[in-house]
Amino acid sequence: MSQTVDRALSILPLLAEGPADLGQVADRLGVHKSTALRLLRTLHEHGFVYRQTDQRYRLGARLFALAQEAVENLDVREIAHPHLVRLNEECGHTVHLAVYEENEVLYIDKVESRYPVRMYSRIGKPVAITVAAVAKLLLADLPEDERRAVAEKLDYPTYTSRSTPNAAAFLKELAKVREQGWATDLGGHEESINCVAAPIRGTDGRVVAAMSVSAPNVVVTADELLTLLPLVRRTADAVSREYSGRTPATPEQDTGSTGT
Amino acid sequence: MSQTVDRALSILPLLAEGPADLGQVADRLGVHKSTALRLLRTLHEHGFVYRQTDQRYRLGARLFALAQEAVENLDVREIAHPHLVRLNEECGHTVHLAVYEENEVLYIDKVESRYPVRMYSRIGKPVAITVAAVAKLLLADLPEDERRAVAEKLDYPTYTSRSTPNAAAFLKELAKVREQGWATDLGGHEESINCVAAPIRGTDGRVVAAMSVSAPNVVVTADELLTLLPLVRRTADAVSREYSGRTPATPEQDTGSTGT
DNA sequence: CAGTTGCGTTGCATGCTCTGCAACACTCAT
DNA sequence: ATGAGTGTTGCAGAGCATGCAACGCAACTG
Repeated sequence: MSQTVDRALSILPLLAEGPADLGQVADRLGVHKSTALRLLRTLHEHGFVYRQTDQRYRLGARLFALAQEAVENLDVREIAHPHLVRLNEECGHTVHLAVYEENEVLYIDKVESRYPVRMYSRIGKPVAITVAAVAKLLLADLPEDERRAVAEKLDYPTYTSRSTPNAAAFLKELAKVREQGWATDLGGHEESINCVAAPIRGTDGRVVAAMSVSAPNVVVTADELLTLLPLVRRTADAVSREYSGRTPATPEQDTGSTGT
Repeated sequence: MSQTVDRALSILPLLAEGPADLGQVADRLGVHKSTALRLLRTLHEHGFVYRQTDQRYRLGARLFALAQEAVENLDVREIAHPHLVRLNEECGHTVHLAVYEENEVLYIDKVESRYPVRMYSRIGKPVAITVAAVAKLLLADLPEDERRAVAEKLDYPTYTSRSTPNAAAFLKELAKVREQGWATDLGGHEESINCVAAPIRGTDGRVVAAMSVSAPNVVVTADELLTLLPLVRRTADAVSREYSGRTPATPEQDTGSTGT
């Protein structure tokens, strides 16, 4: 819609592949060197690109700062975080929080047993959308037509023999997940890793996020992990209540409606 | 330099503070709504902003993905090299930079000693992992289970009488290194060569590389070499800061912990 | 229910601002 | 020294962004 901005923004993914000099940037953009220079300068002033000592351009620190701020400003994340920590303390395994956005599912928080807090580096990484338990929950809640559109547009990489093979199988799985209100990934992404997940819902009942517990086979079997399901669901429900109620300082004590 | 791009980029920090609707964005930019709309659309096409269900704009997923890629492409060596050179100029000894990768520790950079007697090492060559100071730092930062797995899998060649004899001794040493934040190798690899090392850490605090100063006994005693420790640590910290994204032009902030 | 207010959206004419060119400055290697 | 390869600057022309005003739409409100 805006040519200049369009070109400027196209520089960033280009630099994400690795440092590049002025000529390379100009070539890949299909513009004159001087044009590329102006764009890079503007990006530089805003800290989005950084000029290293050999004069080549790199992505700048501002990007990290922004990504970090953005992640910290997510309401769900803020509300959910203490719950994730508590869940981690109770079961000891890795706990993830993820949201859906524009055909992607992203981890926005993570608690590992050995790294108590902030592993920002991994947060923000797109999830293996066709197999991850959290992805199933988030996609299963999309409107029917959109869900099908997305499912048909996806690639279905064969991570393992248990990976979702195609759109049909995926849609069937999503229907099941939608029905039962929770999801699993049993070795679909990495052979030895299992995962159970539960949805976090907003006031209108729509799934705004999903949380999961992951553990390798060598620690607990899939069956043992499944015994954690009630705990995961209770935690997710607690987050849902707090998120819907908007009562950050007033923990609600009411109903233990663990649902079906 | 480029007005349009300048305005578009100004939107991002603005959205980092929290979601905003079209009117707010236009106001804060000082432009007409329609102008803000075009800019936001362009940002949206590139995935830098996301439109939530209430039509307000948020920072988008692409930012996270970019930040993620940028982190992975950060070239430690490129950033560290000038620091290594300076360190070498100040102390005169051989300076190494090493990273851990797939059960191996590799030298990825080296600045030769100015003294005639040099130790043998080669960039890209695996380090004597059970004794080298840099290896201790890199392994000490691994997750506990992985650390133990690696330690148990290793061979413990007796290079000298002071070489690490077995996995138990190695793990004990790693614990100590992890605790104190630096490491030494006093004649563990070659009888007459000593070595002090300090870690380089990324934004998340994990050790991404380690650097060391090595010198033979005939030039300086082990005790003399140890007096260089503060200098090595300061240098490593400087690299960590720059690697983490702080601009190198930033006015110096006193670490205060400088002995001599 | 009609009127009203507030929002996002669209087409269009104006002219600002971005563009490509060409010449210059600079470093490095021959 | 001379050349090739960079990054940089000034300039004129026009492409493209801009603001305006009108429209569609939803949510309030009397």
